[in-house]
Amino acid sequence: MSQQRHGSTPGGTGDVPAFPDLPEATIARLPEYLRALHNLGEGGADTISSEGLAAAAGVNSAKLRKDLSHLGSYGTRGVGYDVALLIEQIEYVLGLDQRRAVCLVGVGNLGHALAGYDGFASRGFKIVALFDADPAKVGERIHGLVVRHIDELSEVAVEESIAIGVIATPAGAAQAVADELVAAGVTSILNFAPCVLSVPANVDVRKVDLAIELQILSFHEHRKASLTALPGGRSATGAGTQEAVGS
Amino acid sequence: MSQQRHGSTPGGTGDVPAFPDLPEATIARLPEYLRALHNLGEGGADTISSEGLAAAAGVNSAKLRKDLSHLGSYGTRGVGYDVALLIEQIEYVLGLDQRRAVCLVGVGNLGHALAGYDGFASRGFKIVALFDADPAKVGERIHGLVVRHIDELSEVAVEESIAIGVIATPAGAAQAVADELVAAGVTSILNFAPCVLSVPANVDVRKVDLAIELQILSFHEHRKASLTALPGGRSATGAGTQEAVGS
DNA sequence: AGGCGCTTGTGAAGGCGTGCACAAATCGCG
DNA sequence: CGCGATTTGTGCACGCCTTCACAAGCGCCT
Repeated sequence: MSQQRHGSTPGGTGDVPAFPDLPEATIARLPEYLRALHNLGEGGADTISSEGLAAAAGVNSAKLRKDLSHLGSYGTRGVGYDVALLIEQIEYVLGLDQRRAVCLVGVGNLGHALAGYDGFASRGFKIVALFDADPAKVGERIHGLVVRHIDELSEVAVEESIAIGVIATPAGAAQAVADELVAAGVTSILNFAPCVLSVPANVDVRKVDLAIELQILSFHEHRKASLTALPGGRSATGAGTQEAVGS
Repeated sequence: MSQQRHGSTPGGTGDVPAFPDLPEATIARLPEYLRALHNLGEGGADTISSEGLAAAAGVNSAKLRKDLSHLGSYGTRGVGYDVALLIEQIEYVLGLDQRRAVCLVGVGNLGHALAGYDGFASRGFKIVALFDADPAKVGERIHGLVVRHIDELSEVAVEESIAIGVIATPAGAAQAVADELVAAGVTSILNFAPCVLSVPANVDVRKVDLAIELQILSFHEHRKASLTALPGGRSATGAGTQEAVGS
């Protein structure tokens, strides 16, 4: 209902959208919908129902419909959603229609892998620069990119219009790196270092702590162990229904 | 208030606790508190106020107090929390007092890095086995572990009492690997592959998709760009207050 | 043309999580 | 011994998110 602004967005002549400020929870799920849609599209599907897409994305169908309704009315009742159109819309909302330059700081164990991670490039993100503080690593060539010293960060960031930075340094160096990224004009940071970062209010930080995920799983293991200690005693391997407990 | 079961847990003689089912949001924050506490403890702090610990963990102090109150009353009014006692309590609740064996499937780009990630070992998780389907990788030695073929998974999992598995394979192989992990008795899975997994109800799955995090940041970049297009026009680098926008 | 089945979009209700504000409790000091 | 400063633990209200249930809309078949 209400006013629709249908196919005026991606192919538009550059008008600014003014988002209907999506709920944060919805934003976090859009990439998952997008991935599912790409899979379905490659499978030859032309349209997809909310039920089908929800199953492919691992969520409730009602939740999916409400999420998509926040973007506007891009479905057809009785039919479903046009896969290509929906892909286009979500990519537009997420800002994926424009290539986004990313830099990565910290070419250690994890950073090395991130530099070559296929998932970034396939989703439209291009790592354009690698930095490290260790002189021994500067000059090293990783997946086609030469590691530069971190002192060059500011210069390169401006030159390449880098807005997103990834921190893969030890925790002790992360805050200093974040400060340098901010000073270089970066406004979004993905932090893999296990520490809290202080940044200005206009900078977004998302944190990924691999160890935390394992600790959460550990809790559930502990809980399950304390429960199975009471009733059966045996571990119920290969139980029955299928259910994923996501984030 | 209510009944307290104070220092009866970690040093106890093996009684099963029966958790007061913590809110999921609280569980997800406990590892962060734990990390902050370890930092404070190494800094020589004996006790810490909720205000101080909240700052170190990057959360609101009221939220922290409510979270900790769910574990029981381990603080002293007018003083704060005993750092060592709180560490012990949180580690107990998370089940970190017992070493947890972890296996990792998929020794590609990302898996290679995860195998050597320091953060796992330092938090009490020990990767005891690496698997891959590629015969060319079987036999390779990575950080002191030899890569084994995935067909050996079931045998090794039982032998080493592995309850947690990490999937770092391409998306296409992830579901098959998950099935094999479940069949081998694994009841917690950390999935790095960009796909939805179907598992029995008694198995917990947590998903980490690195590309999704970047896409969420991309949305905020897009939003910020469309906002700054209206008022000032210049990017307000180096604004003022410090604020982190976490997960 | 009309009706029927299917699917979207949404109003409303319920649950969960957050943050405020304050009472209860503890320590230190005079 | 009592008082004030300090800090925890929590009742309460608010807002966000999820879920149900259903009306509105669309296409197809007769």
